[in-house]
Amino acid sequence: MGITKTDSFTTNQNELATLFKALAHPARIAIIEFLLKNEKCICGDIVDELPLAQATISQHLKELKNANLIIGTIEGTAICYCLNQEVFSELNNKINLITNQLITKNNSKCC
Amino acid sequence: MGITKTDSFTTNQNELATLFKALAHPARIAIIEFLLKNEKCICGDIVDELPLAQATISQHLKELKNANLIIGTIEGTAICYCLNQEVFSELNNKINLITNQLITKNNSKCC
DNA sequence: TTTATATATTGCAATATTACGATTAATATA
DNA sequence: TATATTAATCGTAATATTGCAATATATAAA
Repeated sequence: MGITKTDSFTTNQNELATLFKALAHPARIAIIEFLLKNEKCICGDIVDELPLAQATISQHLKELKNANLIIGTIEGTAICYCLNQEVFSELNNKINLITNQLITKNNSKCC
Repeated sequence: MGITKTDSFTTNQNELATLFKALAHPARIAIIEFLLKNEKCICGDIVDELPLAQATISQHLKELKNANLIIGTIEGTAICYCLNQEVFSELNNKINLITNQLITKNNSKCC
């Protein structure tokens, strides 16, 4: 049906999937890399950097904001975006946990 | 247009986004967690575990396989799936890199 | 060989995503 | 106040994803 059966899964599973979904587009990865490299993080700079229309960039920024991966601060007529270290750290921890479990259990793997 | 402008981004950006996309569904997170917990990793067990039709599970497994996140081994009439430690480790490293960069640069953040 | 079991594939309907032009909203400046 | 600048929102077209019933495929067992 093209709709996800959210009710069938745990909150944790849904939240993790939502985070991954926000990261699941090369433009959004590019935005994150841009924000990593640049101290100044004005929205217009991202529009200049990427070959996408302003409306499209704005939409991608909105998704990153919804996932709480970035934070926007109004600076006069411009908006300054930056990465939310806390959420990236949490995501990092979760993936670390999975990977470490995987490495530890490696001996009992069946294929 | 609903199609991603893949050509506009680097190989690394596209590959990372593809990995995240494969992880961007609660059912696929649930499958990964199931494979983490269970030594036996028969496809049928996953179908019993999750409230989705067999065809749907099969589709999700296919996406995880395409992303190389899981490996399937034929065992008679059944198929034994397990997580691909190598790819999880690579993903873990990439996210570690981003997070560490973020923590280090924290002093120069603009918002 | 027939039958049962396990998984993949196909076809389709419902919904979501991506992209952009046009417009709107809000602030700064002349 | 009028105008320019910056970013968000709206509307729409094209494409992708999710989910399932039905069917196909492949192997094991009788």
